[in-house]
Amino acid sequence: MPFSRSAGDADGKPGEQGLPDEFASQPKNSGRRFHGAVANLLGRAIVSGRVPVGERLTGEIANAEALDISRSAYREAVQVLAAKGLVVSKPKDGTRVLPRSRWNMLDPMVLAWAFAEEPDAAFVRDLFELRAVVEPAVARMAAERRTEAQLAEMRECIGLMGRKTLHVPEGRKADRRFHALLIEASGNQAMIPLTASIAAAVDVTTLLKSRLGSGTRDPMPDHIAVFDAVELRDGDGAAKAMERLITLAHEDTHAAIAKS
Amino acid sequence: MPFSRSAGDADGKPGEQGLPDEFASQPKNSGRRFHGAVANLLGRAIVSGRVPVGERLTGEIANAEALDISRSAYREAVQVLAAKGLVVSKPKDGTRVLPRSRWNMLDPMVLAWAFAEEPDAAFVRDLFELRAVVEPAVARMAAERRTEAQLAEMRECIGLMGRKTLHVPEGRKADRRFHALLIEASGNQAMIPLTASIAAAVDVTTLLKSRLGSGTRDPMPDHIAVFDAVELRDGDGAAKAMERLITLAHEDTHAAIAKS
DNA sequence: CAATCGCAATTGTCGGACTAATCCTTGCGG
DNA sequence: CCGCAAGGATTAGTCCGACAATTGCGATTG
Repeated sequence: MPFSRSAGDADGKPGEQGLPDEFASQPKNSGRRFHGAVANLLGRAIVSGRVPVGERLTGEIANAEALDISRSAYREAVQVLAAKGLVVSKPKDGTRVLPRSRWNMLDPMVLAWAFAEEPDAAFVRDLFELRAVVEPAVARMAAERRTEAQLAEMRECIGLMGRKTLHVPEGRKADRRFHALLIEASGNQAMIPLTASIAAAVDVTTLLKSRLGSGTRDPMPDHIAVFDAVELRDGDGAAKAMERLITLAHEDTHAAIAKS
Repeated sequence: MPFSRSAGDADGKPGEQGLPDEFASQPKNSGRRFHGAVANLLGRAIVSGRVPVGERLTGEIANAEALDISRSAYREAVQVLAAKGLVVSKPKDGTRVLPRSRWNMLDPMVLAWAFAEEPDAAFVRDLFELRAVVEPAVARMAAERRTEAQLAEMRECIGLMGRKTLHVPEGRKADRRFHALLIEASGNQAMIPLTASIAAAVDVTTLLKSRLGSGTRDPMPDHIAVFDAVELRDGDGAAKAMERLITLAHEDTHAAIAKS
């Protein structure tokens, strides 16, 4: 058994929109919510590759016993994994880990599991490629369709980022919120599920940059440029500024990864 | 109870990559796989809006009884919905339908549920906006990174589409497969989960066009143009051709929606 | 009137038995 | 010797009935 659910596994509870980063805000889930915790455990084990693709997670009774939960709770956990495309269950064959191409890598929980361990450089690159494609267009739409309320909250985020810096959790949270607001303001319902993946990329960048300390460039000017363009309803300007922002973040992030 | 699971609900079994379209290929699942069927039932009821946002799906025992399944199976179905962001369960409060912004609209099953009933024009527009942003970039990457094997399969799809036309299931399948292959060939793991949403948009287009019959333009020339550019490793050409393809599909689709 | 307490509704968990599907072996017949 | 069919064994899927934990809300009390 590559698992174990002794105390202190720190449920993780992603799903909101935050990724582990601020995983401190656990209300008081002192117990009795096992299938979620177990789903996290198994999810991490699979996404990290500790359980190889094609492997059989076989023996519901035995596994549930090993994790010290009932078979029902174990099954509910597996259903969650199946719903996210990580595994599939068939009678007699057991539940097998599906190939990565079937995984829903944009799901908030899957992303959290992917970044729970050391981030994979190739996947980070893919995520930035996605950002580079999507976010400039999102910024353009946001500039053209944003409401005053959305703009006001964006201003607040920018202010917070400037005052708090990205070295403290509140600053990072404001950063994530700013990018999420742009997606909201784009008014495109199909874009909303991409929020989590963009937040993940944002977090990786700030995390690695603050870990390395110096030698990285300041992302604030570009953020401000995006905001200004959105305020002026300048779609082209917002797209261009966002493009610069992402290019810079991408370069710095990979420089940081290379060094570590 | 707005539900019922008498025979003939036709499980639906999405998840592969196909959307309902060819929902005929049900092997022999004559019974005994309830939680999946019930998840489809509830999912459709929620996504279609028959169960309004904020509503309480309360009373696991009663609901399970009404659906004529055990509480365990019902709970597993609800876990699936929760994993896709449709509902959340809390003791004493019941399981409530979350706001649409929390739904994972890119999940294959959620998409299938969204298109199981009459498609919502606003969401179709959002989907095409997403395609317009993502797919030209995907085509560019595919042109630059494709393998020979991928190219060969693309050629096969194009040939099939030409011979079979989009009026028969095989032709539509080839169409979906072609777009999926482009994503695969892009070599970007983060793009793969977008396959289902693109397939959904593709299906809506072909479905509506074939329903209306005449007055729509032929998408084959643009498909061929994309393929030729990918063959020549011409990134710019592939992106441009894909852009034309999507613009045309978008226009024709909305013309068809407006007429119906 | 406000703060606290307790109740009851509802999900979460348990375990243990039975059902259905399916792979694999074994044996039969050609 | 080979093909095919029957049966066994393995594993997920379902069901049942009970108990535990959580928590919103009303009742009670200062």
